[in-house]
Order: sequence, then structure tokens, then C-alpha cells
Amino acid sequence: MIQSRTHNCGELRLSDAGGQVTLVGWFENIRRVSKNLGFLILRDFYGTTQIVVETEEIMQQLDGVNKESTLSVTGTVRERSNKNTELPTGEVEVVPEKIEVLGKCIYNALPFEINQSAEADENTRLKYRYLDLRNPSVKNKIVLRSRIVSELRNKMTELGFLEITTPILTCSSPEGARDYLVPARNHPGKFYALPQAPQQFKQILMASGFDRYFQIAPCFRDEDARADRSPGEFYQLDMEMAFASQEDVFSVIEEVLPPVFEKYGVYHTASKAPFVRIPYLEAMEKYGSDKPDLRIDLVLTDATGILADCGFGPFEGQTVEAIVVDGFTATRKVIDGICAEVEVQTANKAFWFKLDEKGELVGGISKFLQDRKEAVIAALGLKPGDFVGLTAGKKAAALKTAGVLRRLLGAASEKHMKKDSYEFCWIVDFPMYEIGEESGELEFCHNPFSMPQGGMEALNSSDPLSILAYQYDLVCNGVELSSGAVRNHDPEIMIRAFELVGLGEDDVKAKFPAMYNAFCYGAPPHAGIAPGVDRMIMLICGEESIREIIPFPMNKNAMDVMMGAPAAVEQKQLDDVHIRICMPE
RNA sequence: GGCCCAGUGGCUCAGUUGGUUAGAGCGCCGCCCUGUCACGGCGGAGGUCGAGAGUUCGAGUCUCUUCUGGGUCGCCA
Repeated sequence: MIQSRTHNCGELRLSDAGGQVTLVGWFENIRRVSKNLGFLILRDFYGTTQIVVETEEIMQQLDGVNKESTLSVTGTVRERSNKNTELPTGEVEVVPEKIEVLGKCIYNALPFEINQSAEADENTRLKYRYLDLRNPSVKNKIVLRSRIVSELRNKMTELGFLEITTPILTCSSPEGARDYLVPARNHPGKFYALPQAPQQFKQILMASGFDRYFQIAPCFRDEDARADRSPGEFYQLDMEMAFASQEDVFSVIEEVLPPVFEKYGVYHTASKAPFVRIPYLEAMEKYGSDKPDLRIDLVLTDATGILADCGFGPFEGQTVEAIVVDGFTATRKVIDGICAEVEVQTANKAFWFKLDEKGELVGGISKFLQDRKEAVIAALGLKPGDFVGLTAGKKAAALKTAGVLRRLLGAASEKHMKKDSYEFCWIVDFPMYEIGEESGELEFCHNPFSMPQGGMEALNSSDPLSILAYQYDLVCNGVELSSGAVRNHDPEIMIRAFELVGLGEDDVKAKFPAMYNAFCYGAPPHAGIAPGVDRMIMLICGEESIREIIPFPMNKNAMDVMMGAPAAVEQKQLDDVHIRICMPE
């Protein structure tokens, strides 16, 4: 029988000196100073405590005990003669009377050093994730994740939202990402699908009379990974409100998120309610992006009129966007690096020139501007010392490229980026429709669930391309956290909205049968949003890789190298679900 | 699927213009050390340089193919 612990390893203080204690934990290290003096570090979830070995007998007991074995140590707490002020438990040590091995680590070499695991090869870390997670700095992110999720839950509950789980086994949705499919044993040839989001269920909950719903919802999409996008599965703080407007949704988010970001974030300040609202078109014109990083105070200027015909080839007949940066003192090398990075990220080139302290246009493409120097200075409002970044192309491309250039210029200049805060904004008034790049035909711009602004009248009498939707994005520091919308709860408007893109009633019924039917029995106007939990935690932790904030992440190729998933299964299992494998060549 | 980067003892990395026996730190093993705290000192083991082919008198280094991992584009209503 194991003596149960009296304290954890992060707990003992000077006031405990003299007491008899039992600690349990992992054998982190031992510093052997002589045959009968050594300092053993015991680590558990809560911290580390120094065990001082002062007898040859106990020292010998530890011979052959590998690090990372689990131990039980019973002994007396004593004030240290040499204190360590860096450690919470650094004023005391435990003089052991008895050390017992609870769980042997049978290996005397680990795949990586626990305390440096974050620097080890990522594949090895994932394979031995249970060792990686023993590293306090790795573990703490998972602890933080738990606290954040718990706080979000509490806050939502406080605001009267009901947490309701929706099915994991459901049916494939015809739109969006690739589904994960699950064969149905009792229905040969048929499949369940894992939900890409609980979208239809939450809207049906609204039609069922629930008023405020939320869920920390698992979502499954079979799409390729990115640094900030885990393959396969992720979580959303999914919510929906009945009889609610866009502003009602905004005020809930504005109340729930900033306190969590401020409390746990690497930056301790976050936007206060109300967040800035920026219409989509304005965001594109001003920031060249629908997810602008508002920590950067630079904006785009349309310089087509003054620069397109200056004789510089790439500007000829194109839209030209300019970003004026005052006090930009970066070296030529940095500027070239930024331009190269823009090209990598957008496949378009960036250009530049400067107005030097003497009032001369210098550098970059300045030689093409000398004939219109004063006009350029006036049009862009330049002052000596100003730097001007430029992009050109068709309007959408010029704006998008300038958006990337803006972000890089901001990051490179002390003066124009407030680095230590969370700047939220709402991007609102997304267009309902757009001309599809490939099809050349009218398509839904975001998703077909959104209510068009102006309702049926707008659909019947306006140019479809001018119709806006009650569709919004939540953006923080240049990261898109979420899309949301006031939903289209009116079957007639839904059908009309589909008709404009060449579809009709049959398509609505075919694609969303349950939701459509439910809405035919009296649906409340409703609106919602679903911020990505993993993305929020990344921002809060200041992490660049999403795998750092997921307890058991898959690798880029959607494999769990620890568990060995995905894996082949036995023939019997395949037979049960009527599946035959056709291997690709 | 396209493009970019990386792969050298258990871990992190260095390795010059292609040139003798491929190095360092950490870890591991042994010895020494009575207050360490990234303990210290001395010694030792441990390498098919991801794999295959090629060029060459000679390849960790150059070329090609391939594998693995990461990033990115496509994709992500």
C-alpha cells in the first residue's frame, strides 16, 4: 500500500519546517556532490521540491534508479542552509527517511531532455507526447487552455446561455469542406458524417424554442493543415441567440472575450466594448485585408491617378496602392527583405521610394517620379523622411498585396505598431454575392444561411452584387477568429436567395432538408457566431504553432504518431460495415 | 497535387574550395568531489552523415532520384 502524499511538490514553505511529510512525483534530476551528499529534484504537476540525500545508504538505494521514475519520499522538512530564491519551495528541503520507487522508468536515456523538449524534433515530441507534456512550459499551455475554456463556459452560462451538445454522428453536408465519413453497419452503402460545425443543429434548436445556446463544439473537416490550422478536428465556441440582432451577438462577444484575453494573455490589454466595426469594402480599401491587424496604424492610399502613368512599366494601366510610413528608418537590406517576402506571400512585387531629409525623392523607383516630384509629394502628403511602399495590379490584387506589405511594414517599424495588446474589430456588411473567379457566375460570397440586408425587397429589386448580408467576421490582431451571421430564417427569402444563383426550392430542400422544414413551422429571427477556441488560445499564449496548445495534436499529415492513427483494421471490421478497400496505384 | 526549407551519435547543432582518423555542448557509463541548484573535475562508450544511384583518384560536402518532417499555395460553406 502506498503511503498517500501529505503535500504536493510545489507546496512546502519555511513554515512547514520540522514537519513530517510524504511527497510523490517524478525523479527529475540528482546532483551528486559526494558519496553521501546529493540533491534530488522531485517534480509533480504542482512544482519541484529538493530532496537532500545525506547518507550513503539512501544514495545507494538510488543507484540504478533512472530519472523520470516515479518516487515516494517520506521525510522531514528542513530549512535550507543555501536558499534558492528562484523557486517557490526554495527555502526548504526534505531530508528523506524512506524513498520508494512507485513506477520505474526502464530507460536510462530519454528521447529528449524533459526541460528542453520544446526544442526537440517535433515528430519525436508528438510520438512521446506524454514525456513532452511533463515539461512544465509545455504542460502549462494545456493548463491554460483548460482555464480559458472553463472561464468561457462560466461566462456564457452566466449570460443565460444553455450548453447543449449536438450529434457527432450526423449526415454529410453538401457544401463546405470535405467530410469525415463513418460507415453505417446497419445500412449498407450509407454513411454518417462527422459535423463540420453544428450549424444546422443550432439553428434547429432556435426553431425548437431554445433561446440562447452555446457549446464548446468539436468540428471535423478533412482539409490540409497549416501552422494555425490543425488537420481533422478543432473546437469552436459555438453560440446562437433567438430573436437577436447583429448587435446582440456583438455585445455578448464583447463582454465575454476581452476579460479572458486580458486575464490570461501574453499581452494584458484588449479592446474595450464596443469593438471597431469596419465594413468589408472599407477594410479592403484601407487595409488591403478583411482581417486587418489594427495594432498597425498604417493605411493604404490609392495612388493610381498620380503614379499609374509615370513610365514605370509595372504601373502602366494598373491600380497603384501606396502606404506612406513616416519615420521609417529601416536599412536597405530590411526593405529588400520585406519586398521579397511580399512576393513570396502574394506572388506580386512590392516597390518603394523615399523623400529624404533634403526633400529629394530617392531610392527604389524614384527615378520615374522626378518629372512630377511636387505633384507626388502633394498627392501623398509627404514630409521629408517619409517612406512610401507601393503595389500595383488589378484592383483586388493591388489591394491584397498592399495589405501584406502594410503588415510587414508595420511589424518592421517601432512607431507604427502597438505590439502589446489585443485589438479586436468586427468586419461587417460582407457582400451577399460575388462573381465566382472560376465560374464567372454569381455565387454566394460567404454562406447561404445569412440574411440579406433589405430582405426580400433587396433580392427582388437590387443589383445582386450590391446586396449586403448580415454577415460578420471577428478579427483580432490580424487573425480571423470567427464568422457569424444573422441567419436567414424565412423559407421564402431563402428560396429567393438561392434563385439568384440559379438554384431553387428543390436545392434548398435537398441541401438542408431538416432546417428548411423546421423553418416552415414558424422560426424566430436568430443570429450567432462561433469563435475558434484553438485560435483564441494561440493568441492568448502568443504561440505560432497550433500544436502547442492542443493536448494530443496530429502532425501535418493528419496522423497521430503516438497512437498510430490512422491505421488498418481487421477484415472482420470491414466486413461488418460492408467496406472493400481499393488501394490507389 | 505545386513550391520553399530541413535531415550529421539519444538530444541540439558545427563541419571551410570536394582532401588525413567527422567535431562540440547536453544526456549516458565509470572514477573523484560534504551545500548543490543548468553543480563541478577527470576519463569512456556511442556515427551506414535519412535512403539509393551518379560525377570524381577521393563525397557529410557536387548532381539526380526517393523517403521523412516542417512551412506555404491550392483547399478550409
